[in-house]
Amino acid sequence: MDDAGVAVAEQGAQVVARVGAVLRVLGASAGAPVPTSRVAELAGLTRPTAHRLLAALAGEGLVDRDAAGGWVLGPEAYILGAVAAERYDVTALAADAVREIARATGECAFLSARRGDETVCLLREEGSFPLRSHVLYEGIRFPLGVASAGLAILAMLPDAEREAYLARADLVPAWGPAHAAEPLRARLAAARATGYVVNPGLIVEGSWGMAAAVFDAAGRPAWALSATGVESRFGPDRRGEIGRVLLEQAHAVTQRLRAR
Amino acid sequence: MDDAGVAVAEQGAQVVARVGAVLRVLGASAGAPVPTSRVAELAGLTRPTAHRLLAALAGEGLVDRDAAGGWVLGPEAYILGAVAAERYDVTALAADAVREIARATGECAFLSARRGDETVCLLREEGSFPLRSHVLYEGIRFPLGVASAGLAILAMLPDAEREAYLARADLVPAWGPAHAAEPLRARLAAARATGYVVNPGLIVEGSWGMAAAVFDAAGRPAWALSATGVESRFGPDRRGEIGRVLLEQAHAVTQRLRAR
DNA sequence: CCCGCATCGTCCACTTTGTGGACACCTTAG
DNA sequence: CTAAGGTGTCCACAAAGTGGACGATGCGGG
Repeated sequence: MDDAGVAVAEQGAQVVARVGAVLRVLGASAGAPVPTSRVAELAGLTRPTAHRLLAALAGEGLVDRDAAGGWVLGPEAYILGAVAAERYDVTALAADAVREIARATGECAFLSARRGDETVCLLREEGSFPLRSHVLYEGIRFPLGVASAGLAILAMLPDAEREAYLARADLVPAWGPAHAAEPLRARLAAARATGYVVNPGLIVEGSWGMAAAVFDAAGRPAWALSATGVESRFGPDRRGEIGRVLLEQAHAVTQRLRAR
Repeated sequence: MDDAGVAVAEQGAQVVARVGAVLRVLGASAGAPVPTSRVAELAGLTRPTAHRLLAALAGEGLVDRDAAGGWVLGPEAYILGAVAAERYDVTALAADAVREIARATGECAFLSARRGDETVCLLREEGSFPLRSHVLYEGIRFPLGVASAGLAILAMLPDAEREAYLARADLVPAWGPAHAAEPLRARLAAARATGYVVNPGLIVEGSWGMAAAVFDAAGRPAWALSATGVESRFGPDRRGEIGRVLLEQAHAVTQRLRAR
């Protein structure tokens, strides 16, 4: 998976696409410093190019280096984000829903947002149960259809949009045969039937997840609430209970968004 | 003031500098949509170039357009900022200080951060007094030395750094003769004597401001708390009282930062 | 209703700018 | 002391960005 990009760019500005890829790499590291060569690798660039872009971005304050020379997002990124938050922040409206899911289920709970063909994890709340999955953390990205949040959102998209995505995305090379179009379609259909989705350890063996979609004011699935934990905590009995909690909280957040 | 940039770039990546300028323009608009031609003007670019960059940035999700075609910062900017916030966010530590200043003085209170040769307003809290200054709002930028926050930070910089800035900055064309090096030095010296700075309506006639610097763990002035209002509320008597409140709160925030 | 006037989006020849293979350097590991 | 893996920099090459010019669009006034 050399270019984890959202596949856009087209004509006009190749550099901008590369800058976007670099920034996304740093964003997905959850604030941990990333060495130059790894940025290059993850962004699909040669090392000199990555280095030049990073140095230029550092001049703008969009990235910064820690003492060891690793790259992190910079103060300017924070400032821009603070302004953009007025328009896009949902964590304030969803924070207590995530907390309630963690409390009621004992598992780790998350809020993720759709971003193009990916989902991004925005909030994480630890559950009380001592065995916890650390597959998800703030900033990490998955393609739609991978991880329970992306499954929940994909399931609730209009049929045409969902099929268009399934046609252009090929998840098998990076995520294995369980993410081929057919088994995916089956999982999505099941999700539409119950309202919530179950990811039975498809990313990491034994790490299960469940999610329910949150809808924007236009009725489109734009976020998802999810819970993850070890397989033994997701037996048929508890699945119903966790699903109920997820749906309830997802509905509450959707209502709050509509009221805003 | 065609290029409000922080003056960096140098060799290596001209496009990155331009991207930075474009993003800064949108950040400084406080979330209000900016038309293409105005972005071009403020970023010092030709309109086709600005348009191409904006379109490419939109492809990355870093900018977005509202219904009327104006440009705003996009969802990706918010997401990156949320990750960067873990490292750079101070608003959580300073929010109650800003609130306390607004409460105790009745004026509008602000937190600003230093960003290179500029300050950026991060927090605004309305005061109770009905005549309020709207010169400052979240996202707006001023060069160091302009507006009370930038004066407070500049005053507390090490002598060599302050003089180097005064030597390279020329504030007179954009901000008038009151911002020439000499009167500025006098204001800064007065600020060092009292600990807080007074801006007697130098940006907008009749809009006064006062500020005190907040220091980072290394003892460098990196933020400022300020209050603004109409001239009549800044008589000699009240100046002492407002200055006291500002210093007290600035000290409290500095302590909290050190403890972090 | 029609005609300026102001914005906007797009095209394409020109050339500035970014590119990346190659090299030198530094630190750490064996 | 040498090998290995990381980093920063150079520069010939050409690909990519640039912006003047044009046509489309939308608004307001005559």
